[in-house]
Amino acid sequence: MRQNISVAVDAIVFGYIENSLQLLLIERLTEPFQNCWAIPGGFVTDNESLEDAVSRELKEETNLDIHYLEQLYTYGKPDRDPRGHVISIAYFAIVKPDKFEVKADTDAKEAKWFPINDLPDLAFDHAKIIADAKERLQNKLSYQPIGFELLNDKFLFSDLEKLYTTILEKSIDRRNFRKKILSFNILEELNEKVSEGRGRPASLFAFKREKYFELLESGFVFEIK
Amino acid sequence: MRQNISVAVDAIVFGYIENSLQLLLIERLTEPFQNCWAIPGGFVTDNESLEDAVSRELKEETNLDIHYLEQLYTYGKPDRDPRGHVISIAYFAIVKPDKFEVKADTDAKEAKWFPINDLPDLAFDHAKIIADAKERLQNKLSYQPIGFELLNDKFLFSDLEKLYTTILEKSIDRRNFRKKILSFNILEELNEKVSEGRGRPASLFAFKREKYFELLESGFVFEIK
DNA sequence: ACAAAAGTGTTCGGGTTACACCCATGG
DNA sequence: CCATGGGTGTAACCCGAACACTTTTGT
Repeated sequence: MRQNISVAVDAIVFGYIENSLQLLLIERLTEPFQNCWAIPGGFVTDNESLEDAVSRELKEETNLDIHYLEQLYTYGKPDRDPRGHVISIAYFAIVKPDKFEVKADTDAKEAKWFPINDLPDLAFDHAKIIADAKERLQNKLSYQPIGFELLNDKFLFSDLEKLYTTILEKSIDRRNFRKKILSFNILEELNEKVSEGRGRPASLFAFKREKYFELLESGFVFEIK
Repeated sequence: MRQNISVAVDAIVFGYIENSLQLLLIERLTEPFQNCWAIPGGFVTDNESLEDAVSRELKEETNLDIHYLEQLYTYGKPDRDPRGHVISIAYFAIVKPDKFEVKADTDAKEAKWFPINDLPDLAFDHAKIIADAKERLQNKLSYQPIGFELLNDKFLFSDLEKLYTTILEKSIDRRNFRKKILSFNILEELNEKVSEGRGRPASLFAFKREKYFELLESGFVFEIK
């Protein structure tokens, strides 16, 4: 068996900052698609697991701390890469706002955050991959407490609310939303208030991850319509 | 870039017959795992898309007509295949009962249906892959009209009901289930009755696929709790 | 005192759930 | 006439949706 197929991984890295969903892209230094923006990724090394390959590439290219990672989809059309038959396993990743700085990268490519609704032209089939990832994120918000991964450990209820309205691109009722989320009993209200310039100071909340997993065991279903 | 990684596809093929969920397996003739049962699959050919590879392998090994196919997950642990680093893109497939006969296969391996709850020992990490596929099927039943893909084009309401109870492994209320499904308006009641030995004859139904897609466009959501 | 954001309770309606009897046929 | 599976309606309850005013702070 001698295949002429290469295996790559790519990561769609989401971040949420200043009430805006951002995507991490790198600028390509070499052909093909030189000077084009692309999602970070690279070839898998022999005897390396796919997850390890993603982590390694992200480390090399962006030096970011990833807080959430899951497999998205595998793209394998033979013509998706002009260099030959390259299949790519795409991963869906999230970075917390307080780890946002893109540090010096050893591969010397430029890495930069872009608002999801204002992306540059993209290399390969990356526009399609990003569209798939965005859809996945929107779906996951409804049936998995993944919004908390996009926020810092301590957050305001209004942050969570804005996150949902921003990413789902629709308005929600503040009272019903708060009631629903609080009824799940997966948030802890901290004894800390934050005053954001003007307006009444607000409570900080934290996601009780262990409590969530405990509830999952007993049949709990997270769902926000 | 010279990788020593091979790319394979595997298909988890589900069928539903005699009120039982079945899985198609093939017997391996060669090492590794000689004489073990495994899910059908094989290596991807250069310049062949992943879907084409699945179709080709299924044709070669089982000669079955596939009615539904979607990508499941990609398995890439370096030690999952004793021959070396093989990543496998697993697909989730469904065969209709009236296409059930496993015809003569050109690869001369034996292909056979097994009840999902009575599987033989399996090669590689196939037990895990099958578990993932079963979970996917169970989830999909709730939010996608995929049960109809497992039945013949004409089916009894009781068939559909038994399918749900069998696969979800829980009982459902017959009246509420019927009301719910009929309210979707995606079934056509045919003017044909079937008498199954004893008991009152029952109506045949058909899934109105076009109507379903039409409804989808206008925001319809299929959901069975 | 006014602007800005946080926090909170009630009502209404629709959908889900629970539940039991009659019907049509074959043996 | 009896066994078997098919077919049907209603009432209670719960949850989601709609909706507006008060509180606390900074300026």
